[in-house]
Amino acid sequence: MRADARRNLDKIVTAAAAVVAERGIEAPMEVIARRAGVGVGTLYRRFPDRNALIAALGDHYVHSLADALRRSEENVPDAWTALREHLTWTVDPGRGALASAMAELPDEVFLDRPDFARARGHWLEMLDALVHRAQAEGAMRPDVTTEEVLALLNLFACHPADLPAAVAARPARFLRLILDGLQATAATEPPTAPA
Amino acid sequence: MRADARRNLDKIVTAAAAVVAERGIEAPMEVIARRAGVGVGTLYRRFPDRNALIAALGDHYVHSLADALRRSEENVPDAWTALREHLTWTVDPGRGALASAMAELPDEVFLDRPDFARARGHWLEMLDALVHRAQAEGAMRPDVTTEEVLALLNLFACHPADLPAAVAARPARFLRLILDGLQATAATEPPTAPA
DNA sequence: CCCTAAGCGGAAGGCTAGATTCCGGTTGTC
DNA sequence: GACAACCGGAATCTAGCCTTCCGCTTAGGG
Repeated sequence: MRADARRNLDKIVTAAAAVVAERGIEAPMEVIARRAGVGVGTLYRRFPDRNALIAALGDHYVHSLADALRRSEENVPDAWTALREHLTWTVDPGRGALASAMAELPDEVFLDRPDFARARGHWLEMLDALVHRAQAEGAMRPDVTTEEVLALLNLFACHPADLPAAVAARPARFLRLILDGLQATAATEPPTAPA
Repeated sequence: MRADARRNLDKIVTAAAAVVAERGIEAPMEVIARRAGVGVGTLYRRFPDRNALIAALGDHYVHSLADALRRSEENVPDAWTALREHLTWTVDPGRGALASAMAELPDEVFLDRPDFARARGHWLEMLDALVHRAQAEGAMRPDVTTEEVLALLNLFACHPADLPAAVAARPARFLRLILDGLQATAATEPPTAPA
């Protein structure tokens, strides 16, 4: 592969991640190309269709998800805090709707990409384990399932353009509000200080 | 207005409310017409453009919102419970994305419809008062603004199709999870019983 | 330095989905 | 019974994207 071609490939992936984070998984191919400073033709030469591009992105993203989760678990002793830290990472602007993109992924994307599916499954398992641990440690209300936590997370993840402006502006703040409600008791840690 | 015309008008408004609740404010006109058992032509004769239809719906909805809020305040002594009851009403399936529709409303819709704007403002004021009262009563964390409560509510209100399936299936459950986090202390009322 | 194949950009063509118009055929109402 | 008000929905028009294609450019081996 020629040097300039590789350069462009990188630019495309970077741009695609950004655009998908901002506009969701259905962002027009042309917007991505333009953002990468490249013609649509170049984009299509590299990725025969949208799914190929999304899969490339997803592969990337899912791995960093798993890494981030592992990192949180290592740095933070208690499960609840680790969970909160990880979810906050997830919601970071710039990562934006990527999590959503992963959630929305049509099945076709996974066909012929077992590695991707596996990596995603791995992350889900780790998350599930963390939730259970947090509950076992008594830091998290026990009547909430991992699936529900994910659903709550995905609330942030509908098409970015449709998010309430306030939430889009300060996702971490709102995530925090929501997570506070998942604690076993607010007494353990009183709500963030009164204004 | 001929009797059959009036009948159709009613059918259209009813159908539109249902469809908008399900598919959001941008639901195709034809879907609405079909649901009303009417041709598109009839729809357009009655409402020259989408905004006219939405405004009619909004007018309706905003008044029932205000009524519902007033009712909650009357039936329930403490502000926090009243607030929770009202928000739950809002999120009821069948009302679905109507609240969202109201949130997304482009400004044009309000032009030449000062009554509508006023009614909407009135509801917002009542809600704000209720929030302040709940906080004064010590039942709600004081660092949360009414605007934030609305944003949280609107999280349910992005295009219904984009909602995480789990949330769409049990909106009240998720609203409850979120609202629990807004309480002053979980100690006041422990989280819903362990599974 | 030159030649050639790899690369490139973006105009052109095609498609889908939905908005809107229009008019021949119906149906209340007086 | 006559006529104006109403209907339904086919036909038309748009807008927004996807995807292909091809003439021009450029990296990089010889």
